[in-house]
Amino acid sequence: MQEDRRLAVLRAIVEDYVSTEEPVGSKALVERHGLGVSPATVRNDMAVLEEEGYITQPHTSAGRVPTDKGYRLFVDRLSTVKPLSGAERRAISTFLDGAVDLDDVVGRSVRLLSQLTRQVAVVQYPSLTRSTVRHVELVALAPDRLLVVLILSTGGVEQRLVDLASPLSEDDLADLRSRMLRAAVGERIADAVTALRASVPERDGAATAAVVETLCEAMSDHRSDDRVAVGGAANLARYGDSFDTAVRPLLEALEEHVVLLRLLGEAGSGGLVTVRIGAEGPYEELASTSVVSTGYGPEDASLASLGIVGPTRMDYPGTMAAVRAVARYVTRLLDESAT
Amino acid sequence: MQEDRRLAVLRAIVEDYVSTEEPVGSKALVERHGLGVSPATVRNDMAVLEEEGYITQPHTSAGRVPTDKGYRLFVDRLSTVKPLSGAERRAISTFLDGAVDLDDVVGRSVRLLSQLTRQVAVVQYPSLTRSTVRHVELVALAPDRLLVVLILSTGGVEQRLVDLASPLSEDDLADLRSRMLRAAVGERIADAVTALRASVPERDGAATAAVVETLCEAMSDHRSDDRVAVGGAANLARYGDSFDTAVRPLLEALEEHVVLLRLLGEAGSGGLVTVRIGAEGPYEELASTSVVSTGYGPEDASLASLGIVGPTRMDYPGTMAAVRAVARYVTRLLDESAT
DNA sequence: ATTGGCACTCCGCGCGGGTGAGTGCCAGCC
DNA sequence: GGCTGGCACTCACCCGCGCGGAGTGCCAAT
Repeated sequence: MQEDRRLAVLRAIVEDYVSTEEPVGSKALVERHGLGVSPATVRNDMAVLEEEGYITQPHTSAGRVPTDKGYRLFVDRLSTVKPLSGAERRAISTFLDGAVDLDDVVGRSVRLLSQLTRQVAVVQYPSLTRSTVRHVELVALAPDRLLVVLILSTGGVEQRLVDLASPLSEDDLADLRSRMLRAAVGERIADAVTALRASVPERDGAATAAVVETLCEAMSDHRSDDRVAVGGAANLARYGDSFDTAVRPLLEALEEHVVLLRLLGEAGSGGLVTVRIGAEGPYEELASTSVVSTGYGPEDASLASLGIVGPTRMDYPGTMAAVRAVARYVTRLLDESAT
Repeated sequence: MQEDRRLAVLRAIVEDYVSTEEPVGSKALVERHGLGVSPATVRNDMAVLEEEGYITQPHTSAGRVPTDKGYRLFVDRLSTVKPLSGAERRAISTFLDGAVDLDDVVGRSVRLLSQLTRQVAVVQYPSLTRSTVRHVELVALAPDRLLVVLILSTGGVEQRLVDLASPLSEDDLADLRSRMLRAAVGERIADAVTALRASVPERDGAATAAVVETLCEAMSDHRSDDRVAVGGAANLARYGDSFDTAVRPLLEALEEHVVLLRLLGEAGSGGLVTVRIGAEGPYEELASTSVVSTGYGPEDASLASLGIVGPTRMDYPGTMAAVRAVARYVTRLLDESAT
């Protein structure tokens, strides 16, 4: 079946090109991979593959290079999952197990991911929709000045200053505090917001309303936390060629966290790893970079994304395996710490 | 006086080389700067300057380029302070005034600084030795599990989980809380630590000791907060040449925050801006980069450093002015918010 | 359908001469 | 003594050239 062999040829081209970084020719191809045919046959296949848009030659009569479309086919149908080595698995657990809080988990993940893949890693902080309110505290700094502290089950803390129009007495304060605790503690953020708003009777003064409002605001802020962590920018140095077309725009993108979030995109949940190749992404300037990402976080809702950004010419199977493994491990960590 | 003219020539060489990025020759020098002498005279001066080690020629019979020593002399004796433009001043205030908390101030500063100087900016988070304890809260999550929350005057929050060997009763807890509040609130961190330790009578159980110890730990952690923020890495793209010798090691350094802290070094306080040129710095790999930094923070103690990292070939007067201006403004901001 | 053979096409590289910017030095001048 | 104009010299850079080689496309043979 020539169709099968053509695909084998494409796979071989992708693999060779990724490892050698040079256009691959028919002769080298039959030598390095055990396809039992002659170079001439491979040349015919390559002609067809080129006509179909899977490969190109940078100059007439040079070797072939995969196109975005070629990589796409490779990723979708030709790549076999490359299991991580034992050392890599061990690295993941030892590296991540020492994490003490959410910031630390994210920080370690991003470093780990960039080292495993030797690419630029991006990890979105989990949006904490699932986190619950652990405690609310009101501290009177002055009769008309309150510090509102919100502590969440994930360990996150938000705090706000409230200047009151009219002072609150100690009793009022204690009352308000206990009402708020009753309404919010143990609830998810979204529920807590509605419960809190409902718990403030109309007759109460503007002061308590302001406090509640501030608290709700703090919750929403925390929820829409769309921060990202970036790591491994030094890996960009390996790009070598194509500085202006590839490295510069990527460096710029890495500082725009909004751009990064859009790059990570709506990540596939579960074990699904999303691969966006070259021009498939939302930014023209990043036409020669690919994004490998996935969602992570507790099962019932995919909370955040993590992934890597690299040249279209990358080791997709290995990268995908690393991204998936890290996402799984982090998810497990978060699940455990939530208990 | 030929000595004066020689220095004028050096200054002209530095200025020209910084702006054109090309070795500068005698003819171009007399044309662009109004030194009223002939190229031949300048050549003689250049020969002397070269002999003294202030300039070199990259190849025989090419123009001259300043050496590190040349830049040093330029910075120390030849550069005149270049005042910021009105637009730049305005940019600083509008950019920084919107900041809401410490994180935001640092984040904005680093972006502002990188845009003003078009270099990579580094801002160290203030170590909060001067900050005082605003509140301490103990939350019983379970009879034998406590959440300890520490809130500081700067708005920083630290929290720790404590697993108790033996459960604490509600009364014990309330007692402990009030004792701790009395001992710590309003104190500086260093004082609070000693006061807290003193406030725990020997007779108390291991449980309370553990709580106090955790709290003290949290304070120390917060104090030795040696985080840094980095921004403007995209400006590295302008390096163009010398990728491997300059950009790669710098990219690597930018991820090692410890390295960055050492680079910023013990910054001159007050209006003093420290300039470290090329090999003067502590890292060999960064021999072709300079660091312009200064301390910032409330007057009585220079709390943290900020600065920029860039090629030795940079606009020192402009950069130094920008660094100083930002440091001043940030200091003022912090002073105000501390009241 | 596959294969060996063959002519062809460019890329990359090393070579050589011409060009020009810049220097060093020297003799003359103030 | 210091400054200046003149002059020969030196390289880096650029351009064109020829060559070798890897790789291709096509064709005839199996």
